Amino acid sequence: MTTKEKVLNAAYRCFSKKGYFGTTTREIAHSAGVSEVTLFRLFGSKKELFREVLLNYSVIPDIRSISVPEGSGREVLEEIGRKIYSSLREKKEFLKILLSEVTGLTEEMQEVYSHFTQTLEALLENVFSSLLSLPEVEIPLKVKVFGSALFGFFISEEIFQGREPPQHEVNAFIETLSRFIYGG
Amino acid sequence: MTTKEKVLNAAYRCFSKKGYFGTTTREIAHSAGVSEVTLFRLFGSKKELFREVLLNYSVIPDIRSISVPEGSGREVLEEIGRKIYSSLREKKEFLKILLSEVTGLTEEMQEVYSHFTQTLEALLENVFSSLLSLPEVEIPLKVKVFGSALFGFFISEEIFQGREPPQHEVNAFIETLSRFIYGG
DNA sequence: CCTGTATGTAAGCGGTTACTTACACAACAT
DNA sequence: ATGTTGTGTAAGTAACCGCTTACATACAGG
Repeated sequence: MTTKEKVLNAAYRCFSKKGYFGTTTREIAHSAGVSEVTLFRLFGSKKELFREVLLNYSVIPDIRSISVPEGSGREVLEEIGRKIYSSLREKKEFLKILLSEVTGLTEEMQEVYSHFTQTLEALLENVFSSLLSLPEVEIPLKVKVFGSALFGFFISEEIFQGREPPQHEVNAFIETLSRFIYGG
Repeated sequence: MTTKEKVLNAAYRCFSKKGYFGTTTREIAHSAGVSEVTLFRLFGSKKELFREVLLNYSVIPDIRSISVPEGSGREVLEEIGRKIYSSLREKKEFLKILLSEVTGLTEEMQEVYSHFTQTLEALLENVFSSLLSLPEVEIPLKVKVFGSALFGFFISEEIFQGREPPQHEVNAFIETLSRFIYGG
């Protein structure tokens, strides 16, 4: 691991534990095992380091790379749901950082939020339109219900309550949700 | 409005715009039109002021005071959904503060999060059990799906994307969600 | 008129923060 | 051997933060 990667990783952990203003550059440097001077030589400023952390650990590529499995039926929907949820969990620290910056609302952050929402909805639209033979006018609503429920469940359980529900509990939620939306 | 209320209100606005660490006591005092000394005389410390803001502007009492209307059927579910959503919107700044503090996770905040989740789920459990004659084992899952979808939709639209969807859009979402869960 | 209560102004204190400068050292490539 | 590159240490800067002290002022009640 290069020095730059060490610092990025330490910053990722610190920002997710204390937020941007709550984290000091001393802290990051010490946590990375490098000197503070090195940090500034590599990244120029705290803000720039923060930007690079967001780029490096974003959940967006993970969601974008989710492939829609062949087949039709509720199982496909459930599988996508599980994949999305496990992506969110894998990048939980990134999402914590995102949530911790909802105050402030710089255009830069606003763009990250929109990008995230759009990526998630694009994936789901893809799934639903390849899956259902229904009046298409319903698809956007199904997308919103499915995406919102998944996202809301994740935030409520994993972030607000700080627990990681066992797999069968997550699966039960996703199965129920899929059944409601897909029917059957 | 008493001086204390002026300070509380200013602090509420500042914290929701910049988060706890991003807000300075000078800023709050100036925004309230009082001197910084007065702020410290009234609240003792920044942390104590923050606590009082959370108590004073919490959305929890709003949710707790939502009454379950008489009648049965999907309309009741929709009505509850609309009431919850409008409570969330009315206390959007409070929820922003909550989200901005997910990093850190002091026991104090943890308790607020749990309390919020529990209050919401208690209300919904009340609604579902008075509404449906279904196998009760399904109720907790319905509660989670309904609550998560509502909450996720709110965060995604109002907080992440910073928009206030027009009433008919919110209603359409809630109507669809209720139909999926209640059937019919 | 006096006294208590609430607020303001001015000044500052000790600590912290992001960031910089100057210099030394080690590894490595030419 | 020499120069380049990457890192460390030491020291410090200017600004800012939460919070305090000391003192003045305004006003209401008895």
